[in-house]
Amino acid sequence: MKQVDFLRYSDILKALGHPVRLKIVVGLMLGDGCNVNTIVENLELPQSTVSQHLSILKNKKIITYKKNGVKTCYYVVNELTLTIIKELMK
Amino acid sequence: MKQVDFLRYSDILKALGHPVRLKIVVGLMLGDGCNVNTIVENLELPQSTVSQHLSILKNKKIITYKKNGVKTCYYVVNELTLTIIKELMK
DNA sequence: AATACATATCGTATTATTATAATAATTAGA
DNA sequence: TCTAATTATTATAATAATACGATATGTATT
Repeated sequence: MKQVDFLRYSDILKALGHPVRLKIVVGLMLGDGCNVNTIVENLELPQSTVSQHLSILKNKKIITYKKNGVKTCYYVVNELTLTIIKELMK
Repeated sequence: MKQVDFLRYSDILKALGHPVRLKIVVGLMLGDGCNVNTIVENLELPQSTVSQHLSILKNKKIITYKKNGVKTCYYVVNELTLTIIKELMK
C-alpha cells in the first residue's frame, strides 16, 4: 500500500481549488495561450491578480515557464495536476 | 469539448485541499472507520475540529452519512473525489 | 540612454479559513 | 426520566487568502 503524502497532495489540491487558478491551468493545457498577457485578456482580470495566481502555481511547481524575449510562456508540469484536469474535462 | 464547471470543481478541490480533510476522505475510502469518534482517534484531533471538517465535506456533497443509533457513519460519494483519491494512492 | 512593452512585486484593506473550548442536541439504555 | 455516549453547533481569536492599484524590474528597440 502506497504511503500518501498528505501535505504535498493537499497543497496541490488547494492551489487548484480556486476558480481563477483552475481556469489558468485548464487554459494552459488547452493551448489557450501561455503568455501572461494572453491569460489576462482571456480571464479579464487585472494583470497583477493573474501574475499572483501564476506565482502561487509556480511556487508549488505545478507550472513552470520559459522566457522568450520580454514574454514568458507558462506550462503545466505537475503530473497529478495533468491527471486531475484531464479527468475534469472527460 | 466538454464545458468545465470551474466553480463546482474548484470548490471540490478546495475542500480536498486541506491535510485533515484529505486524511479523512482517504481514511473513509480505505475503511479505516466511518464513525466520527474513530476518525477523532485516528487523527488525534479535537472532536469539534473533526466535526467541522466533516461538515464542510458534507456541505459540498463529497461525503454523506448514515446514522445507526447514536453513531454516524460517513462515506465518500463524490465521483471526482473518488477518482482523485484513487489516483493519489496509485 | 530613452522609450515601450511584459511581467513581477509591494502595500494593504477586505474577507475567508482555521482551530478549539464551551455548549447544545440527539439517541439509547438503566 | 437520568445518564452516558456520540455528534453538532456556537463563539471567537488567530491566521491565511484574496484582490488590485501602484510601483518596480527586466528586456528589446530606437
